[in-house]
Amino acid sequence: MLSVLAQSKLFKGLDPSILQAVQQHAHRHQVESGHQFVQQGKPALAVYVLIHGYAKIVQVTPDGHQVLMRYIGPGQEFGLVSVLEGFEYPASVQAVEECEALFWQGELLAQFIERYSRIAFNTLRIMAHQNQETQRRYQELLTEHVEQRLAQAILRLAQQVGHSIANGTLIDLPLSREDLAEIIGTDLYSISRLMSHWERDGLIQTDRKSIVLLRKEALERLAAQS
Amino acid sequence: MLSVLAQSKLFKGLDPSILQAVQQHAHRHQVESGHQFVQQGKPALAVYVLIHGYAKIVQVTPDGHQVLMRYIGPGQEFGLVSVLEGFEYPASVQAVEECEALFWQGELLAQFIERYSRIAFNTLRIMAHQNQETQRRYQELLTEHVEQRLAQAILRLAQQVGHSIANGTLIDLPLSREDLAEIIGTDLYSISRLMSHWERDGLIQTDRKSIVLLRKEALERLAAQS
DNA sequence: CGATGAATTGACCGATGTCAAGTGGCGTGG
DNA sequence: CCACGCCACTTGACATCGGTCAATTCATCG
Repeated sequence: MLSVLAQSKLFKGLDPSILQAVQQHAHRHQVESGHQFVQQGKPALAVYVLIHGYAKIVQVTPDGHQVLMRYIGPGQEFGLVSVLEGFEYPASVQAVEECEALFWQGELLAQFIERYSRIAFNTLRIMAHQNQETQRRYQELLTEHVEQRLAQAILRLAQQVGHSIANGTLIDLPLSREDLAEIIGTDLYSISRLMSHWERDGLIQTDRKSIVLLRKEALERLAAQS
Repeated sequence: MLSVLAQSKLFKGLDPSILQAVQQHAHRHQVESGHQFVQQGKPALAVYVLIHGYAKIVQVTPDGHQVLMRYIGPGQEFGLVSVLEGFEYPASVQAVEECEALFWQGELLAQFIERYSRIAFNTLRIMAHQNQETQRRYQELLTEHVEQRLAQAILRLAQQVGHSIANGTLIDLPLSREDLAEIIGTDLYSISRLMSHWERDGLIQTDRKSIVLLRKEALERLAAQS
């Protein structure tokens, strides 16, 4: 568990003794599949680092649309805004399987930041990356069509949470057509059409619990062409 | 000029003596209308605070589309990522009128952050806000139509850079139809249609150099209805 | 083996991007 | 001071992507 922290973006690069100290202040939170760690709109009190399992970060818009921001796995953090006073969680975080996380009060992280500048810069780096990622997706939405966006999304998932297997890359998350629709901002019908098309052409292979990416280059070509 | 810094999001809340020290390390950069402070893709070396004038933050996508992220005015900062090593500027910053800015090497800001935690938290707060803003616009793009998005964009501009005048709010930036199109992600034709419609109905009033918002509530109603 | 929820597929339609032609105003240069 | 040309804007016609609805099939779990 210490080793997960040592690898995490938030706490990596710390002296072992400091890492120890950090870990000693952690609390543990276990959540079963489908349940939430934190809820959008509630005051942001704590920052979390996932130790085990996968979770998804979901926003719902004022008019009721769901937006699936991203999936996170072991070593990844959420709730960073809790270091700042007066913020609310911008999204809910929901376990897609049995999950375990460590968490710290936001104030405590603030103290860490004051004391250990390495943590301050780690935090900044994480936020900067998130910013870039959101902007990239914003641009995609502006300029690319549903087909390209879906291809990109699958490639991104493969890279983030995929495992290499014999004939390709396995993404073993229970991704419904609706989930994919919420990721790229469309409806499940469009997803369905594209997926069965790609499956016929042997680019991918799907069942209810997973996706296998068979011909990566072909998808990349699709994602690229504007 | 010190007072502009004292008001800026990046350096506000500092002891006067520290603010002094910060200012002593600043360099000055003057840029004429239409020219750039920094260029997208170049290594991010310095952070800037605008002292005078207005500038726009623009990204161009891999396939050549322009995206106008936002306008900034006196007291606002850009190039924050330069505190982190190995980043590039994610966007270009272009003056829309004669502009003057102070700037600091990224490494120097990093030292400030280590030494004065107030600056660290200011930086974090700025990044968190930017994130939220980008996500809000992402959602808008997903769920709202061109008409609502344009209404929102104009309201936002009015709030950020508008001046109250007799019959409404004046936005005195040289905003072409194309600029507006790049803000909300559409083409100049759609903008043109909507704008002339609204002008006929007396909601707004435009010429080449400015926009006057006459009936704010009416625009708000348009922006809200989904 | 039935029931329930997910996925598929087809038909339809509307918002919006694209193209083309025309208008108007402003500045420049004669 | 006038005329020309350029550029931003307007307006209409058209094409198309993709969102919506309805009907059907599929698979999974009890």
